[in-house]
Amino acid sequence: MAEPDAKPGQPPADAPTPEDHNALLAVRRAKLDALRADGVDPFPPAFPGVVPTADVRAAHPDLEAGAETESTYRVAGRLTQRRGQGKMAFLDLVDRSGRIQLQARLDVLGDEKMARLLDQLDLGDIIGVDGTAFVTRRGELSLRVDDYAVLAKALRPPPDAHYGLKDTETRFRRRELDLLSSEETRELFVTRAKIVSTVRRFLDERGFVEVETPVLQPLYGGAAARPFTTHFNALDRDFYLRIATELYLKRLIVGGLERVYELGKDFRNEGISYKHNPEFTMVEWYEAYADYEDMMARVEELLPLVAEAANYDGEIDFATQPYRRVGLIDVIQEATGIDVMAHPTGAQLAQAIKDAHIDIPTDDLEWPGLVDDLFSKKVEPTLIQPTFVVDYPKALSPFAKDHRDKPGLVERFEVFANGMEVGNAFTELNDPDEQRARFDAQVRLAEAGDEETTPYDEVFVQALEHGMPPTGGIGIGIDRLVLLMTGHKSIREIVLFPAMRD
RNA sequence: GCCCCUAUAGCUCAACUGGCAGAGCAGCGGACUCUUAAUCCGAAGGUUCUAGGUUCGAUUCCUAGUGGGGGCACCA
Repeated sequence: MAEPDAKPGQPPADAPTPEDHNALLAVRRAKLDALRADGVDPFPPAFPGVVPTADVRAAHPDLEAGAETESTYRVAGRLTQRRGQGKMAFLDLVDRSGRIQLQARLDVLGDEKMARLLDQLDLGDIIGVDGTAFVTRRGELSLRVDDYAVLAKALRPPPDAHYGLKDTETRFRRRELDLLSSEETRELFVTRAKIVSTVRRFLDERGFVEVETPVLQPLYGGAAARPFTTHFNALDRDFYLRIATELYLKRLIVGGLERVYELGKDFRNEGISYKHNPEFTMVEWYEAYADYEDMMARVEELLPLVAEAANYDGEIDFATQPYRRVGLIDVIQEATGIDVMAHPTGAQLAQAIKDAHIDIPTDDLEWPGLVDDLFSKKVEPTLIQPTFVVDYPKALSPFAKDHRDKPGLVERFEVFANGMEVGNAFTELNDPDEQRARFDAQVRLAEAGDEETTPYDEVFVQALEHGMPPTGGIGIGIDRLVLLMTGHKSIREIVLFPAMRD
């Protein structure tokens, strides 16, 4: 892409670029000037009373070919195709609800308006139309243009009407072009919105309070990840963009809100891949007097609703319940033959992995890392149908409560589908002394060189000292959920403007 | 951070072993009052991502850089 050089936030340098001389742009500029010379405002402020083109179709479901009506409609949208007939032309108008064919006739519009429509307007222009519904001889419901208005002149050509925009770089950098040329892309992001609103409605209907906690935090926490750092000038202090909402939300549970959720962006300063965007959307909710079993029940209730909202039609069965539940230790042993609890140190487990001839690197890894690797490389990809993997080793989970029956484990589950983690939940740790000990353990890991520990958060511990009821909590990655429900593989496809190098 | 692939007209893509860079669509001029990837005639349209190098000659080969894609590493 040869774009003019521009510093961020500043207009391009004023030197002419090759693009300035592009004949295609010059032609559109000339048409813009011609419109103005004719007294036509190419960018009028409004066009009231527009109805979706889908309404026109809905009102005339069964007209026969050649049928005429008296019904008039005001529609607006982008011109996408033109099939000229000299004194009569067909044009396609696309709005959010779909496409409708327009018929422009010299005998209806008269010389001036007909000429303006065909000569001064281009594909990509946005127009408003007052038209009369009829059905062509070939049977297509269309609007005969009685009058029209230029609503916005397009000074750059749209992507090819038939081939569309294929170049992935342009599709992601210039998502507006992807959207305007692809109904499929428009539908995808409408589906994403439906998924989000379904999650919100689900929680709202069950008495959860939607809250907003700080994105800019003096101390980050609630997950294992490197944060983005920024500087707060007024306080002359570095702040972090949140990596999770967990700790603030639990303080609200301490405060007595009992059921809270937050749906918003988290930021993790990590690599970009098909399943990771550095800023991503997460919903976390916390529920007093509940535990991780209750969270599983919530997930089993939510996923079918989301699948329905997204019109999911893939291989995964969200309806059949309960979902499979399997212990982390058990599922690793199933897949690899290794009982990780029987090899309680990093060295022992590394030896067991080598003895079993499993091809994952074991150098420089402590026990928790090895367990995580075994699971994520050997087990996770096999979890296609919805599965709760339950009861994690304590060392991997600084905010989860000790398992009521199984020593060394905590009450935690992650829910998987299509080989991908979708959510992570605990019976929340509410014993302040134990929480303090967990933080201390994290600090020791950090001192040993681990860059992704959770920093000690005394304010959070003191909040727990005021008493947090038994609480179940969960975080669900909205982007992962959208991938799952839409059948896409790459997070870049389902995020409007994915992170790109500048 | 490492490895592989990739960048050609507004869009989608060609170009053999190194020999004048092509097509479809869009755009431009023209014909056409029921087309729908409209059709027909005509004329245009290029810093082949950038900077070097090899060569009589580079879109093609080499080196470096930049963007993008994939993989690994990292990571949920």
